[in-house]
Amino acid sequence: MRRRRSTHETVRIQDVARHAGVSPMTVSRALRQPDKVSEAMRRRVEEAVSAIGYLPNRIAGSLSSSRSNVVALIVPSLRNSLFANTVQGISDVLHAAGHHLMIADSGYSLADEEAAIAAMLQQRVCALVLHNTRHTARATSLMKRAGVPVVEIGTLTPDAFDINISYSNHDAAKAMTLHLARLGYRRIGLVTLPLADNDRSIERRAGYLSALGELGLAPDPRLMLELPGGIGSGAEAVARLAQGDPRLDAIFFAGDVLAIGAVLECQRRGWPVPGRLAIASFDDVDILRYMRPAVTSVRIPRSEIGRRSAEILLERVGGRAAAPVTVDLGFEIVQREST
Amino acid sequence: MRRRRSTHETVRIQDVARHAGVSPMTVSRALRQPDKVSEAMRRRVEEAVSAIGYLPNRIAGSLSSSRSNVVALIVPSLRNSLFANTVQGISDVLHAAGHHLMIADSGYSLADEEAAIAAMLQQRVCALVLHNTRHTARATSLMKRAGVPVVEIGTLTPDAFDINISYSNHDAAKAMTLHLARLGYRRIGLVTLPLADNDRSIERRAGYLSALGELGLAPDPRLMLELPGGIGSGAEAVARLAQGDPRLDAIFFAGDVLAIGAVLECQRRGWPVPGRLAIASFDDVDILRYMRPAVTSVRIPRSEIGRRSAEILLERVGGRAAAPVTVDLGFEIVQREST
DNA sequence: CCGAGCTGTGGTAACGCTACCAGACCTTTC
DNA sequence: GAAAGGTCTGGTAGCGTTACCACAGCTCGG
Repeated sequence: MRRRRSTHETVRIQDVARHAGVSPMTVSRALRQPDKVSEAMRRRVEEAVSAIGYLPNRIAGSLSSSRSNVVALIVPSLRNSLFANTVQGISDVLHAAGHHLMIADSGYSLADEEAAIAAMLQQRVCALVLHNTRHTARATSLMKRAGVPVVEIGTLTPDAFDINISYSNHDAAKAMTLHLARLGYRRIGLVTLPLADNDRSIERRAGYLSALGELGLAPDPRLMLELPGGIGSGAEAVARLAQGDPRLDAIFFAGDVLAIGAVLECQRRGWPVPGRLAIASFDDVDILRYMRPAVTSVRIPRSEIGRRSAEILLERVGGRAAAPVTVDLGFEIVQREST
Repeated sequence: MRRRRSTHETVRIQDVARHAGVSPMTVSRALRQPDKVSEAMRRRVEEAVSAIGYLPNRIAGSLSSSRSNVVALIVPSLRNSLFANTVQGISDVLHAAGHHLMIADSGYSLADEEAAIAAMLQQRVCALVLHNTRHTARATSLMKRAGVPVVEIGTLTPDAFDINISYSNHDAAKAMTLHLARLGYRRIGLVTLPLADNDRSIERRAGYLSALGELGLAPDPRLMLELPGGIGSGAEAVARLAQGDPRLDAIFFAGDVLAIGAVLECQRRGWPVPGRLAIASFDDVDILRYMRPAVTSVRIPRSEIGRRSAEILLERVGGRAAAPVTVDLGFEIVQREST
């Protein structure tokens, strides 16, 4: 039977074979395992390939070999530039190994994450990288059944599904809170992103509370705020927290670019930072170092997380050991002028 | 012949068919064209699917139907958050249509872009989105032969390959330069990202020069700088340009976050902005609006570019008209305190 | 100088799905 | 009441590649 849906006639491996006067099998080998064919053959095939402009069909290859060279990455949002470093790290390593990256976002929703996981598994990706560590039951079951390696990178968790490469959001937030206390601040506010479906935010708040407990300070709801990301939110947080408790002496912004907005808001109000209010941030984005005052922050090895994830995945896909792995890449408190 | 490479036995459409007591063809139809089967059949198949946990294999589907639901996107860098909005825009629209996104970066190199294009075409993506408008000869030939729709989104160009959805970098840079002149500035510096392999930077400089010509101002090499992106570069630019020409009264930063660094550097030096030096930026990132002084900028419809690209691609993939298309989504000068 | 052990090549049968056609069954029409 | 048409289902033959085996030709040791 003949069927032709496209007007473009594709060049198949069969065509290369005919042109070179060999079998398709030999062409396939010459391209994928050059050391398995004679030198002369390799050259002959290469010439035929470029003569007729052959581009191997990886769809067919994947189907036949049951091996894919595509890794799926699912992040809460593509807009967030924090993930950008991780994405670049993953991409760099994958690219060097001849693999590719398929990206989807879950929009900070577990239901959407489940849908994305299902979609990616339908594409038969060879591995999954997830930013979340919480998943719906069906998502977990899907992944289990698919049997592909899964890396979770958003935070360290004791209940990792398979491979877990990250840092502890809990410990990082706790460390920063303790750091602020050590500097003498006592009324420390906390601003997080929305907690719903977001294990990182939840962990960070837990870390903050744990630090307060250790310090013998009572948590105060008036000092804790949950706001969507964005610079505007940072400004808003300053207003609301300061009004809620006039003795407020520091705010720890545990997410996104909130702290930037806060510093700018203080400038606008003429409040000296840290004289009137100390400000600390999470995720050491470039600009914090350049601001005036330069902003204290927790530095997360975003890029390294991406690179290591890809490396470990590639090992797994390559058929190496299949034991669960946890890698703690740590964090670092960067003390600057704002605290 | 039996072959089993994975230890995970996959569930095939055949299994669903057996379980539901129908033919594989009917299962296939029930899943993809529910209106082509009876209501009772649809339900029966759905039950079988969830009973045995069937996840369609899109690899096999694509091979069989010669149709892919994956779109490739190639950007210069994944790190740059400017692209993030575009990526999100594309992703949103594709997702709603059941398509997926494969992403690669060219590292600002035409050679790498060519390699990425080849790799994506091997994956038999159904369409290509490129940020560049310049390509190697082989890249162009590859795309021509592949016959898939291609959208270029980096800038408007008269030599678009196929579909071109963007804004004019030339006109935007020219407009901002004229705007600065209209405000009274006469010694206007220009800072761009490296010009090599970067058509956007080249266009922006051309636009700047064109504006100077129209104004009867002579271009001065001491006023033009080419720097890598980053906040640090912005600070460096202030130092170098001011030293090169003490009469410098404005700088147009035609790329990235350079302007932010410049404003912060002026704060550090105690230079009033715009009193001592006016500063204008390209790409209206959130923070510019919140800075003190708020920074004048060119606003580019990044997200809209992504959305429209995806929409037009989907139309094409769906089999609609195949005429080259150009869409100018324009830009906007946002005047603020810094100029 | 013959069989064992390489190396290099080719033939065949999948991989899991869908396009296409055929045909069973039911409704409509004159 | 039979032909014409519609709706629904199934069988067959690929899609373009690769895994597996077979085997030809050659080298080498006893």
